[in-house]
Amino acid sequence: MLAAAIELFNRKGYDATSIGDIAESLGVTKSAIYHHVASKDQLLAEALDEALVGLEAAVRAAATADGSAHDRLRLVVRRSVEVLVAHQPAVTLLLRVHGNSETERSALQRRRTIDADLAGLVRLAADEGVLRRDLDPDLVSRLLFGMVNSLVEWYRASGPVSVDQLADAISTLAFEGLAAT
Amino acid sequence: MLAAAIELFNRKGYDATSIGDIAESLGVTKSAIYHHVASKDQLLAEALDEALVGLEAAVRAAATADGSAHDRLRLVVRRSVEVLVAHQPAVTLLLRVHGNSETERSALQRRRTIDADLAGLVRLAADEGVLRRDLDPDLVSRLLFGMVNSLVEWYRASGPVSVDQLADAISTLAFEGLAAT
DNA sequence: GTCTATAAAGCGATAGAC
DNA sequence: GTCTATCGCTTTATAGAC
Repeated sequence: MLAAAIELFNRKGYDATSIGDIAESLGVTKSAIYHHVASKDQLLAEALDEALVGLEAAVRAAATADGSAHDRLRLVVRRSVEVLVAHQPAVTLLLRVHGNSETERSALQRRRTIDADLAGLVRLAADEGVLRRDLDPDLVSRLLFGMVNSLVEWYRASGPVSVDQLADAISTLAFEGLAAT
Repeated sequence: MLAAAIELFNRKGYDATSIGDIAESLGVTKSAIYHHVASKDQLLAEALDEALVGLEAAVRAAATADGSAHDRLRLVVRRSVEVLVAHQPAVTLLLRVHGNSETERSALQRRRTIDADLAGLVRLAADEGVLRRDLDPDLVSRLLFGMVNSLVEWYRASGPVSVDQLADAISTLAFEGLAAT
């Protein structure tokens, strides 16, 4: 039921999706839905939590890993791509949330903490001297994870590009650049 | 009135924004809105058209410019950033549209044409041999313009980063990469 | 656990006065 | 060009039967 709700929230938007739509997609009536969840908002909250738990784990794994900040930055990019693909519907929903309710604001707050941790890791890698010095770390963090997050809008796990190939391409583009060597 | 509508559509979402919300933000009643536009959908259509006209012009300028495909690719990245900032509210709305009505599907079709033109330009630059050969041009196009488009979620023209600095940072990151030389 | 029926509220849009 | 008032419809959510 949660999967059906997330799919509809992503396809039509949260507000444009009615409980009746979710019920219809499952072949039941609205009342059957309300037997399992207290409100439409609770369905959103559970979906956002799934995405946040995954992303928080990816950042924590990179923060506690051995190696240089540079290595850990490359690791968190890869782990983020993996979480994004493994929980694509939930993460897509999270990235489209804009603080329109208490549930959404709470999710946004957790997301801001993740973003701050990511920016901190970029700053550490820059301090190691392994990243070019003419780019502001905070700006780099926004662009880098903006690129990663944009995956949700087009990537399909069933398509021709594997998750590994995808993570490799993003790492190559971001760290080595497009220019031929 | 269009500006007020776009601002609310972006902040609360199109479906969560009522004509009453727009009227209230302008200090008038719903009926006053309907004197100027036939429907809520028409407000959306006008906003999406503003964004599409700007982006189409950016792509056309790069397509008809002199120079190598590589130079024209760098130009279209810059022009896209400029349009995105100059028409940020309208472009933000465009990037959040998902084909939920005939108006949205029509806008998505125009956007797909723009994306195809951008991918074609990346392919031309790759054929020139100036881009590395181990990355698929279509994948590069999605990642590159995914990064550019992600600007709408955080960039503020009133902030510390100028449009020129922003376009420079994106070009540097994308073409030369993050790694120190 | 699912159903029918319905309450209570909000929505887009229109009619008609000023 | 803006107002009040209202129509017709959809929405979230609940009550109570099976």
